[in-house]
Amino acid sequence: MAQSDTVTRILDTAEVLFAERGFAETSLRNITSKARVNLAAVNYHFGSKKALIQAVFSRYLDPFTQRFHTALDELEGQHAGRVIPLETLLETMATTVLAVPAERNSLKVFMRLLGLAYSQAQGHLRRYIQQEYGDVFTRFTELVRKATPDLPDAERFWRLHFMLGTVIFTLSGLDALRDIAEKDYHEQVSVRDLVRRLLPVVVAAMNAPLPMTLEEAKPEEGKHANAYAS
Amino acid sequence: MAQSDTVTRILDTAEVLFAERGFAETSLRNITSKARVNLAAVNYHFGSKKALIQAVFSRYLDPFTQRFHTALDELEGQHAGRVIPLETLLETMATTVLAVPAERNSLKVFMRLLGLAYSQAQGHLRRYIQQEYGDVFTRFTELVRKATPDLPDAERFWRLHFMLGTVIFTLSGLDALRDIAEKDYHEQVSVRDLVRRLLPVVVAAMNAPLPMTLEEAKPEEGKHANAYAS
DNA sequence: CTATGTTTTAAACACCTGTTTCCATGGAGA
DNA sequence: TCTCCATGGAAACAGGTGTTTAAAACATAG
Repeated sequence: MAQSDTVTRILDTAEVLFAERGFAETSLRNITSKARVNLAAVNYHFGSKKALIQAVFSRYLDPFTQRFHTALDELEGQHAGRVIPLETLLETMATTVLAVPAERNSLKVFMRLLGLAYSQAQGHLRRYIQQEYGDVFTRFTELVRKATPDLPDAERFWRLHFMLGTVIFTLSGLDALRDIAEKDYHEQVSVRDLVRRLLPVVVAAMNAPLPMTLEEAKPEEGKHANAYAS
Repeated sequence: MAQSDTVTRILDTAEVLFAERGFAETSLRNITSKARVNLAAVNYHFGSKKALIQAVFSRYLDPFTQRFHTALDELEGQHAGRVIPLETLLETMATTVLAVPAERNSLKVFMRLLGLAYSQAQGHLRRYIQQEYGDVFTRFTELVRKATPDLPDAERFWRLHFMLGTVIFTLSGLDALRDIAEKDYHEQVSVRDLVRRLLPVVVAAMNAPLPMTLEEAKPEEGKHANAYAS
């Protein structure tokens, strides 16, 4: 047992606490006391708090990127050079995302962490992710590019991040939203249910007509007439 | 000068620093030293750091709700009972949102706080906002309901929050996204620019086709069935 | 069993946090 | 002029932070 359960106990506890309260608001003493582990264990096994945060991320992203790569392999094999439809791409991604956390409540945690990584201003975490796991994302966006040939590159970039925001916000704030939804509509929603609802919305958002250019916007409020549609 | 400029200097500085680094990462000493104000001034004028955060929040939200109400008044006057198109509603909201911060970067702060309010697990911040400023939101969603009569209530609820996620994520993580965008596309984007890009996407997302019901989805993916449909 | 390297432990480190205290200041009202 | 009272300011407070130290406990190989 070289990799004693101390390490995994720290990771398990840290990921829950980080997601609940954020990185800065979670102290090492919070983590180690809840994990029933000595305080120094974090610095001994991980080196620093920053490294611990990255380790928590890796534990999610490593399996995810692996699965996602093979899923894309399969997809490319099936379509043999032909363009893969956007909806298929998104569906594959959703399936892969859902496949990783499996039994734990970790999807929420992961999304929360991802959201935190993006809103961290100095962004060392974001850069780490981009640098470490940028390949799958690049591969995916390249496929999306082929699936949406009429979209300018910059526009596609922003729309992909709009949708990233949708997913991260929805899944990371799931409890809060579920609270409101159940109170107002007496409806119980599962994560799978939400993903089912998300898919057509995201597809439609990606295929939305292009925005007015600034020149077009000038002459009063002409309807947004632009010749791109699904 | 009962309300000396000490108060506004603190608010101005706090709002900038909060936006740059987040709330937990910004200390009172950061704020007071940059504002050239005594450390104790924050606790003297606001009572606590938490109260300062709420004050920053109110300074944005109070004028916003006020303007938004009058903007909706105008809109309802113009349309005299007829249904207001969804795009017009969203455009009005966007305009109002952009009108408040004017030159300051307080929009980012506001969005970040809003995101925090939703992602806070226990959600007392969310309830505070909903309780304090829920009226405008209720009024707005009612108008959206009239503008999208074919959408089931629950579906509209979720889609509105999907779009809330898009906006919050994009605008609160603006710096991070701008970083990536400028590096990859050498394109400099302003907030106005982003909103222009957001509008057609949000409209399309709201008008997306309804998702498959679980029965329709079954043939292929009949596992983990969860017995709730729209 | 001894020696070796790894892991755990408690304590201390130096620093930063939000908040409070106590006193000085300065202007308004009587 | 004297009092009053809201503000400004320096210092201290109690407690929390990540990290490091050095000794102890443990496991494993010779």
